[in-house]
Amino acid sequence: MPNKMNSLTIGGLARAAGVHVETIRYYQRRGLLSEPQRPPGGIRRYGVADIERLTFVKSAQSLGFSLDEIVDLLRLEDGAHCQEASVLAGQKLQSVQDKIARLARIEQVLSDMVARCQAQQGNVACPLIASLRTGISEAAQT
Amino acid sequence: MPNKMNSLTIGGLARAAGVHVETIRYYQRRGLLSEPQRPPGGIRRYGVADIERLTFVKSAQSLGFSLDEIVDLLRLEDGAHCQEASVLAGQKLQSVQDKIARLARIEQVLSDMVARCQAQQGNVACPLIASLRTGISEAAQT
DNA sequence: GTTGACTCCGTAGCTGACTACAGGGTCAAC
DNA sequence: GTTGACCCTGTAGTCAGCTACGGAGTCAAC
Repeated sequence: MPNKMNSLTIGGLARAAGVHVETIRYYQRRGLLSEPQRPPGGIRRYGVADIERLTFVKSAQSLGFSLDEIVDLLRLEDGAHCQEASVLAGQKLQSVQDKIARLARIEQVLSDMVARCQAQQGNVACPLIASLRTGISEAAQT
Repeated sequence: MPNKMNSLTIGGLARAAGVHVETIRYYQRRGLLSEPQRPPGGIRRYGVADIERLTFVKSAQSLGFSLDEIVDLLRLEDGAHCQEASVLAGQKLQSVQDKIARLARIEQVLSDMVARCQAQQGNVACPLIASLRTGISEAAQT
C-alpha cells in the first residue's frame, strides 16, 4: 500500500491526528513514523496512513504500552519475516492477554458495584485490589 | 479489615512489593497509600494489605492508568457512598471496557499472525493499525 | 553501650514523553 | 513580489513518575 494522495502538511497531519507538530517530529526521531522524502527546496507531505499510524500510537499508549513497545508493534505491522516476527508477536500476544485478563477482573468488580448500587443504598464493597491478587486464584472469596 | 500483624518496616514492604522505599514515600505523598501512625520515638510498620495495595498500583499502571486515576480506583476500593461512587465507578467501567475492546482486537490480529506464521513461511500481514481504526467498523476489509 | 543497618524528612536529580522557542526557509493568496 | 501562515532544524524547558542523597534518629545484635 503506497501513499495515495499524500497532500497533508505536517500541521494538517497534526490537526487531523489530534497531536502537536512537535510530537510528530519527536515520533519521527524515535522511529515511530518515517520522514517522507523532502523534495529539493520544498516541504514534506503526509497521507491518511500517517494519520492512522499516529492514532494507533496514541491508542496503544493509553493501553499501557511504552513508545519502545509500540515501536515493536509497528515493526510487526510493517512486516518482518515470520521467523523473528512470530517470536515477537508471541510475546506481545502474551502481554496483551495478560492485560485483558486483569482488566476483565476489574470490569467485573466495577459492574457488580454499579449494579448493586442501583439495587440498594448506603455503601457497597468494591474489592478491586482483591480482584488482581497475584495468584489468579478464583477460589477463595471468603 | 484492620491491620493484622503489621510487622514490616518500610524497607521490608518495599522488598515484598518489588518497589523502592522512595517510591512508597512518593505514593504516600500522592495519597495512594496512607502513612501509618508513627509510635512516639519509633518507626512505622506495614502489613500485608499494604503489599497488596502497592501491587495493585503497579498493575493498574501497566494497564495505562495514571496515578491520579488510580487514586480514583482506590477511593472506590476504600468505600465511598453509593451516590457519588457509582458515578465514578460508571466512568471507570466505561474506560475499562473500552480498553478491553481495543486489546481484544489487537489480540485477534496477533494470534492470527502467530497461527498463520506457524502454517506457512515468508511474510504474513499484521494489520494492527487497521484493527484499531476509529469507527469500530467491522465491515470494510478491502 | 556500641555499631551497622535501617528509618525519617527534605530536597535535588533523573528518565520518558513530550512542548516550546528561535532563526531561517517555503508556500499560496493577494 | 510581498506578506502572513506555515515548514525545517536544533536545542532547551516542562511534567509525571520516580530515584538518589544527606543528615539526624531508631533498632537489634553483639
